Amino acid sequence: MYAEVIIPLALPITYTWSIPDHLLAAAKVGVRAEVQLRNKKYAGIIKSIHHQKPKNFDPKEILNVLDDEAMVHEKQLQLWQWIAQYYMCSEGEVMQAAVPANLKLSSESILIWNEEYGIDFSNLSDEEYIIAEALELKKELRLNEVQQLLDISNVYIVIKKLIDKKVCFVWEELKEKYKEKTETYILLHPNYHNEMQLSNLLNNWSKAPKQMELLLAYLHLIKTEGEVIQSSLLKKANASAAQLKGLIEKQILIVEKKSVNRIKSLSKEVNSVFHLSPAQNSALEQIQQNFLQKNVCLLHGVTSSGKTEIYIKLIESYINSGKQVLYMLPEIALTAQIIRRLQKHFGEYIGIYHSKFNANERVEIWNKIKSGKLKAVLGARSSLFLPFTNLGLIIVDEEHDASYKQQDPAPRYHARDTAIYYASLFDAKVLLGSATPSIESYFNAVQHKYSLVTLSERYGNVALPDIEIVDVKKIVAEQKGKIALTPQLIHAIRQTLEEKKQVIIFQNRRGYSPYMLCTVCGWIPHCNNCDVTLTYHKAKHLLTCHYCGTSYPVIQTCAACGSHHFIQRNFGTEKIEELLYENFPDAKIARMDYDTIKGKNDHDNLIKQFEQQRIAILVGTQMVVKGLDFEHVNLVGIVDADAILNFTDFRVNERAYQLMEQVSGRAGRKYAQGKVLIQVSNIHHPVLEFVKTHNYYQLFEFELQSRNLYQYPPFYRLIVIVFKHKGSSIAEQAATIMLQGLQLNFGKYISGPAQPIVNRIRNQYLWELMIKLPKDTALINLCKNEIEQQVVIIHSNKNYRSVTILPDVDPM
DNA sequence: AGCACGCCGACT
DNA sequence: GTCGGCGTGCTC
Repeated sequence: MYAEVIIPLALPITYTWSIPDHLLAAAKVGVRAEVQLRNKKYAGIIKSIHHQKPKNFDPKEILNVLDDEAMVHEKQLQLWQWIAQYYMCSEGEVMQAAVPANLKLSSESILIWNEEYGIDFSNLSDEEYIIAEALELKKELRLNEVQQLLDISNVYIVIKKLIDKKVCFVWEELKEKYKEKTETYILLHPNYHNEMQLSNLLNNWSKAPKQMELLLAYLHLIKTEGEVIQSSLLKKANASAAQLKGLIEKQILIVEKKSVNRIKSLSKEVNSVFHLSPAQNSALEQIQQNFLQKNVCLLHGVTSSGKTEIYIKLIESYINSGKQVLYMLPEIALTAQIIRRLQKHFGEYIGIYHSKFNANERVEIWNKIKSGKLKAVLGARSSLFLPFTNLGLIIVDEEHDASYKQQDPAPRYHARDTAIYYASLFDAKVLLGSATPSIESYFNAVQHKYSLVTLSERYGNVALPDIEIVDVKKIVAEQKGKIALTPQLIHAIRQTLEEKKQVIIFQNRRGYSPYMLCTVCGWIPHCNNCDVTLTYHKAKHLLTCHYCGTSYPVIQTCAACGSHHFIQRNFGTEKIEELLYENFPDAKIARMDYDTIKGKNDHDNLIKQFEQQRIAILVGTQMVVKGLDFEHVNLVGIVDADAILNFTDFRVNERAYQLMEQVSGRAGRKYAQGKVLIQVSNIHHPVLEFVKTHNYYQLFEFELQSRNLYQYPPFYRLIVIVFKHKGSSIAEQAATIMLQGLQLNFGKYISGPAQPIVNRIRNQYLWELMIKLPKDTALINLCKNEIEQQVVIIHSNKNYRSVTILPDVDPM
């Protein structure tokens, strides 16, 4: 018998090992198997078991089987396989992302002293001598210990020589990393469970008064809390471990180690019952009706329309019918606020899963989901990989959010699309929720692939905010220069503060000034690596590249003309904060951007302060829009809308609309109609029209029709070839051919070094078509042929990189 | 991912 | 003449 095993490495294919007779019973699909690859051992996962003896090689044997029951079930393996082919990576890479670190083991090399070598070190070099001496002493050395002893980059050569000279040999060790957490409990010895004997003991106590005190503290604790943990007992009694030891030696108390849960669950609150508004109720009914016909439903609900309550009711109904539910949110939106809210309702039925959890905690959630103990999970995109057994519903909240797409390490999956596929394996339902759906989900809804439910009424019937557009061009003419805070905005802020309400000022640029300009010749400092303008940060007094993060000292001398006259251009959040202080010296002002949010609690703290109205004006980048509920914000100012608008790319327009809608959604949520003030010079930009009327669908129709996207759907994964060669006209010809082949009329080209372009494509859904071709017509013909089949095979090595062209396979 | 092999430029 | 950089290829 043979087993195909997935190893958590980026290997292009899966390899096969043979199953020795004594492991035949234990080897099952989904269990972890210890296998040797080259000279390392790995814990891989058995993908399939079959009888066909491989033709071209002689398989090695599986060394061991590590689990009694499957660690991943077949639906997960199916999911991995789908991700691997859809997102063009290996199954090993998917495994890497899917399995908690502590469940995927790889071996550690240990050097073992060869006793027979003796103590003749005369034929060893200095470095070999150091290691041999240490080995003789300690008998065993780990690789990192060798590294420390030698302090050279390549220790393998030394080790290899030591092995050749038979000083030592190597042992590969696989170690289980997950450990149960144990807590030391203190119990009363059975001899004293009887009241009589206990009072006898206490009344006849002679020596060691401190021990008596400790015992009394114990008796008190056991009465009040039911069980006693060693650490809390010692703390409470203010006693030392030695005194406790005394009692244990006298056989009055005993110690017991028990494994405990790392994950503390809040108990369910009794009075968490609430009622839906009529609008929410009808939306819920529509969703349930739609699920009878279509498996995916898009819920478009304006901000503060109460989507979360609908989710809670839905989750409840699925849990009650015995199904599991996954509720996904983008990482950043998993704030304490939402977690608390859900735990209140579901108590220990709901688990949380995201990147801040450590490896052992993840294993515990993993196991609880697998055993079916956990009914619901609230998690970030990686929670898709949890081993659900009976999945009934996946909710993808903030469906449009770009952080559902994993960018950097492979698999570069999109959690929304992957969720739709995963759900289909269980015949489960998917609810996509958003106040600003992505254009592709909207498209799928109007094409009747998904059903659509709209919730356009705010909770409590508060009107949507009033939108005021301020023409910056006019102001510039009046003021003879660009200013960040127009008189209109200042007036509005003053009014809001007088009403004791709060203000959010949005500017999508951090730092003080987005670029410096030489007044003599117009030269602008750029980053040496990235060709991006450098932003001036006043607090740090540095110029920073916002693309790669490199900082430079502030440039005093122009590199082009040698002059020393620079001016700062435009405004970042830091500058706006300063301007606000000047205008409103008495107001409490805070800034929220990448620079002020360093620790992981900073974000939560700032939000809490704003919630409690200890801050009156919050200025920030797009960070201010993510999943927060503020009740007292009545004014939102968008300082520079031009910076997010554009005329050519509808993805940019989509993003601009989303940002403006999300920011303005913060205004006037609960008690009164809010106001949004947008400063812009392109006052006739079409997006503004739709922002004013809050009409998202109209914007999409406008975009889809004016760009003919109904014929050429917006989510084709355009395949792109990027070659290292620099600009050539042949590249453009080839691009044209490819575009014609795909019948696409909206491609555009970018040229430059390959890697940044590949990254850009990945970041933008493979949107534009870019080609850099060597001067080789055969390649162009190759592209042409493959385009006709709509597939271009990936070809990647250090010099040439290409990404494929294939139409987006529908995850359903 | 590792690790070996092989090719080429920089040193005793 | 050798050491070590990294480009390439292989692992059941």
